[in-house]
Amino acid sequence: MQRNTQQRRALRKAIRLADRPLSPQEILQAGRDQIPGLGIATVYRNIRSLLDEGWLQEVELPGKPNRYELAGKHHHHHFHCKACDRVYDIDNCPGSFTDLAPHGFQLEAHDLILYGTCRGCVTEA
Amino acid sequence: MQRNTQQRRALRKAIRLADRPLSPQEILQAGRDQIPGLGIATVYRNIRSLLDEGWLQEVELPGKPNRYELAGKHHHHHFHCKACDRVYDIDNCPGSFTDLAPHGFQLEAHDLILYGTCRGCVTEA
DNA sequence: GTCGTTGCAAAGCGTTTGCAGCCTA
DNA sequence: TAGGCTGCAAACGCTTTGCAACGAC
Repeated sequence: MQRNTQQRRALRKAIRLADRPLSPQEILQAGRDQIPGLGIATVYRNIRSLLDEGWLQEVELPGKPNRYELAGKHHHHHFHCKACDRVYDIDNCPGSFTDLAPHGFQLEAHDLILYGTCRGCVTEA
Repeated sequence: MQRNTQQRRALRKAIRLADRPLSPQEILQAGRDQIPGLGIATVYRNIRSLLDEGWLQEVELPGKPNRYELAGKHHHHHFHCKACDRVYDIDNCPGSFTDLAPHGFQLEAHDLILYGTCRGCVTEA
């Protein structure tokens, strides 16, 4: 029996209002705007339960803490800014990569990550 | 001035003989076959120096420990078999993804990972 | 002999877990 | 009131770093 605590409400709101995938630390900071005493453990516990619930989606980046965004989005990929470490959604996907897989290999999924500098950091430089 | 220690020689040999990218722990185990007292810190320190040296290349997999393989290969990507957890090289790259980046974003690099089942695991099933 | 390198142990860092008290239903 | 949930702090697993001893040159 799951309870609708103010912490969970605050975290849901923070993620819903974000325009990009957030890291646990970013979620913590956003949550603390509403609940100053919010603990990091609560963030992690809620991330897990929201994932199990299917409300949240994991964005895995090599060598970086995971990011999380609302589930149910259209198939898309991500842009990782090396300067500010933020992650942005990329709307379209170049398509299928079935012909890339070696002969006899069964392709089930793919992941594409772009690296560079986001607009904000480009103009700052 | 870099020294050619038996540890470094053993690690180089282990990586050179491997037919796939190795994790630090795998490198440690392989190295201990030759030098039983080998420490994990030495493995990490040598991984770093071999990377700086350009002899070693990092293979980053989301949600997995990094792996390392001999550098100098042509630009390529990887196929990760979900069944046996092995990683395979993919020879060709679909090309540039510059048009995918949002307007104003500066694209510098990309990473493409294919997931599925390798030939060996397909025939086994 | 120098000083780069090593092994050990401790420290970081992000994440998870144990626990006593809190608060939602 | 019951028991899921919270904050704190300690525990984790992996990687990095401090340090005294070692060994390549």
